[in-house]
Amino acid sequence: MSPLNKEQLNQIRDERKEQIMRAALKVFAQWGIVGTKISMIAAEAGVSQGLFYHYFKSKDEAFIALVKEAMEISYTSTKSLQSIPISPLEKIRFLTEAILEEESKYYYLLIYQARSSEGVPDEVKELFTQYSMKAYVDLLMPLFAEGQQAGEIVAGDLEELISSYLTILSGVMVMNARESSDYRIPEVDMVMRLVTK
Amino acid sequence: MSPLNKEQLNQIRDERKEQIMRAALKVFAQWGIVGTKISMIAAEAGVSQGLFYHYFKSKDEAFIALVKEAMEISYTSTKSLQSIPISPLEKIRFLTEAILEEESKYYYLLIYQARSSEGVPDEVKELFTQYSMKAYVDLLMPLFAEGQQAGEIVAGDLEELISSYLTILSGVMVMNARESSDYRIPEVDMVMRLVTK
Amino acid sequence: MSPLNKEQLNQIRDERKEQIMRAALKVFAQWGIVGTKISMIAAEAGVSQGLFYHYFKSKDEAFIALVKEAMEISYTSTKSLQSIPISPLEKIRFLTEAILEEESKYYYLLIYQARSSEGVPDEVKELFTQYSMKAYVDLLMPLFAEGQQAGEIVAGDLEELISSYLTILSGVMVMNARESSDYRIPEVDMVMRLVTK
Amino acid sequence: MSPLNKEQLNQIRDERKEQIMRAALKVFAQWGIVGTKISMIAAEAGVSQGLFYHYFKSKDEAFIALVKEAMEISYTSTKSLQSIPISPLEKIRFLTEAILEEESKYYYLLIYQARSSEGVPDEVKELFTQYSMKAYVDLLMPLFAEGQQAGEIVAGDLEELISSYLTILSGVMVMNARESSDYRIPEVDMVMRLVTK
DNA sequence: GATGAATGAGTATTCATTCAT
DNA sequence: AATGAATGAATACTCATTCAT
Repeated sequence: MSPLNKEQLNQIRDERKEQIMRAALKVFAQWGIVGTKISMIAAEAGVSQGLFYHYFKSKDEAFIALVKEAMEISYTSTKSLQSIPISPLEKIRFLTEAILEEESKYYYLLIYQARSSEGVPDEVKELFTQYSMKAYVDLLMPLFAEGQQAGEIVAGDLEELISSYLTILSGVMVMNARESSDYRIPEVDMVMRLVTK
Repeated sequence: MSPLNKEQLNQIRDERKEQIMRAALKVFAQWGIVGTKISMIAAEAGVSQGLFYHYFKSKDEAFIALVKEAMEISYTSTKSLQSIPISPLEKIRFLTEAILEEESKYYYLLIYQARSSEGVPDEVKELFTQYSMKAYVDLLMPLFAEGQQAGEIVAGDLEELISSYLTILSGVMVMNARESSDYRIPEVDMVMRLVTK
Repeated sequence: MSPLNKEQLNQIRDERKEQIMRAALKVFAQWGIVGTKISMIAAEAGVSQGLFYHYFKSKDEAFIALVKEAMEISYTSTKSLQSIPISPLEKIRFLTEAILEEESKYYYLLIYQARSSEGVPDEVKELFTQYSMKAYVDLLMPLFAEGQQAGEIVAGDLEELISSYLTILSGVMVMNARESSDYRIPEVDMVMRLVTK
Repeated sequence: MSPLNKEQLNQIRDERKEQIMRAALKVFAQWGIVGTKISMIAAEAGVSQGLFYHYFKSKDEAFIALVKEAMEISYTSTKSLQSIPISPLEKIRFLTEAILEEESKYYYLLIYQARSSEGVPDEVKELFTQYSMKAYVDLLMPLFAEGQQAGEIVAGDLEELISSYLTILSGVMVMNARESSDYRIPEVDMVMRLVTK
C-alpha cells in the first residue's frame, strides 16, 4: 500500500540527513558549538526544528558526526597523497594547495572549533587522541625527510617544522573561513617559502 | 561626608574594573561572546556576578570595551614601531616577535572573535572600519617598501604580501591561544622566510 | 507536508494566544506592569513560561497589545453608543451602566495602570495621544450638549463636566478592580446625580 | 570630644528620617511597593542607598510606617471633623474639600496602593482591619444621618451612600495622583450633588 | 517522515540588603 | 552618621529537546 518502497524511503532519509549535515557544518563552522542554535541549522537546511531531531539525537551528536567526518577526510586525503608519483616537494605543494582550497574552509574551521572550544563533547575530545597533531606530523614526516635529503626542504628539526607549517595553514584557513573576512589567503608560493630553502 | 575619600574610591573602582576586565578578556578570548557566561567571568575574577554589573552595563558593553582596548593597543604599538632607529627588516622582525609573544595571545584571539563571530554587537563592527586590515597594511607599507628597496624583502605586490603576512600571524596566534592547544607557534626565523628573499 | 493543516494550526495559535492574553489582562490589571511576573501570567493561563514567549516577544509587547485592545474597545463602544435611538440622558445612563459593569473592570484598571504607571513602554505612551481624555470628551460632547439643551443635564462648562464624570467613573472602576476590595461600586442612580439637574 | 551633643544628633536623626520618609511616600505612592526601588527613594531623598538602611530595616518597614501614618492622619482628621460647630452638610462639604486637596493626594494613593496591591506585607493587611471602610462609614454615619434628618442629604441606605461616596473620592484622588495625569479633579459642588437632594 | 506547539532548565540582568571604611 | 562597593536571590528571557498530530 505504501506509495514508496523501502529503498526510496532510505534514499529520502539519506538525502535529508545529508542536507541537514551540510547545513550544520556551515553553521557550526561559523558559530561554534555554543553559538549554534538548532533553529539556525533548521533554517539553513530549510526544514523544521523537529526534523533535526529525527536524524540526530542531539546537537552534540550532529557536531560529533561532523567532526569525525572532517577529521577522517583530512587524514585520509593527506595519507593518500603519499602514493601519487611526484617529487616530495611537489607533494607538499600539492598538499598546501589542497588545504588552502576554498571548499575545505568549513572543515578546517570546524576542526579548529572542535579542537579549541571548551564547550565540546567529550567524545570529540577523544577523537583528538586519534587525529592528533602528532599523527599528522608522523604522516608527513617521511615526505619532509625525503625532501630534506633532496635539499629541497630547509634543514632543522622536522617535527617542529611540520607542526609549525600545519599550524600556519590551519590558522590561515580559520582566519579566512568567516563570511566577509578581512583576512587574506596567501599564495601557495608564499607559503612554500616557509619550508623550502 | 563620605567615609572613603574620592581618591580611594576611584582607586578601588579602577582596580576592580581592571580585575574584571582581565578576567573577561581571558574568558571572552577563549569562549567567544556567545560561549561566555557572566558566571565564568565572575568566577575568573573572583567576584560575584552582581559586581560585574556594577562595573559594566551588560556583557556586550564589556566585550566592546575590551575589543576597543585590544585594537587600540595593537594599532598603536604597530605604529610606534616606526620610530625605533633600526633597519626595516629588523623592525619587521621586531614586530613579528611582538605579535608572536605569548602575552598578546588573548588580545589576538579576542580581535579574531570580534572580527569573525556574527553574534557581535554593532558597535564592535563599527570599530572594524577604523581598524581594518587595510589600515594595518597602510601602516606597514612604508616599512616593507623600504625593505624591498633595500633588497631585503621579497619583490611583488606589497598589499598582498603584508595582508598575507598579517593573516598568517593572526592565524597562528588564534590557533595557539586556547589552553592545551596542540598547535605550535613557529619560530620567528621561519616566519621571516615568508617575507625575505 | 505538515501533519496539521494551516487552518488547524492557526486555530490553535489563536486560541492559545487568546488564552494567554486573558490571563495577562487579569494579572497586569491587578499587579501593574512592574509587579507582574511572567510566571504569574503563565500560571494564570495554565501554560509554561516558555510558551508565553512563543506568542509574545516580551512582557512589554504583551502589555502593549492589551492596552491597545482595551483602548480600542472602550473608544469604539463609546462611539457606537451614539447611534442607538434613545434620548441623550438615556444614552448617558447607558454608558454609565456599561462602564460600571463588572466585566469591564480589568480593562479600566489596565488603562489606568498604563496611563499612570511610569515604568511603561514608550509605545504605550504614544497610544495616549490617540486616546486622550480630550478624545473621549470630544466624543461625548454632542451627547451632553444635547442633554443640556433638553434641560436634562446640569448647566456649566461641558468639558469640565465630562472629564470630571469620566475621571470619577474610571476612579471607581480602579478602586473596585482588585479582588477582595473594600471599596464599593455606587449605584447608577447615584452617579447620574453628578450630571443631571 | 564629640562636636555634636546628643540632642543635636537626635535632631539630625529625626530630620534625616523625615526627609527619607517624604521621599519614600512620593515614590511609593507613584510606583507602588513592587515598582519602587530603594535606589529611587535614595535618589529622591538625595542620600545614599546605604543610609536608607540606617533608618529603616527594610523596604517593607518603610512602607508599613508610611501606610500607618497615612491611615492615622486620615482617620484622625475625619474624626476631628465632628467637633467643628457647623451644620452636617457643611461638615461633609468640608470633608470633601479636605480630601480633594492637592496635598493629600500622595496619602490617598499610598493607601490605595496598600489596600489593593497584593504584594504587600502582612502587617499592612492587618492595618486594614483597624482602618477598614466600615470604620470610616461608622465614623461618618452620625453626620450623614443628621444631614438626612435635616433633609439635606438624599434618602436611602446610609452605609451604601457613604461607602460609595468614599469610594468615589478615593478613586478621584488615585486617578489624579500621578504626575501629568490626564484626569481631572471635579469641583466640590459637583461631588456634593452625589449626596445632596 | 514532517511539523511546529509546548516544556523546562539554563543564562543575563536587576535589586534588596549587607558591610568595610 | 554616611557612603558606595559587594553580594546573592529573584526574575526576564532563550533555547535544546519532546510530543501530539
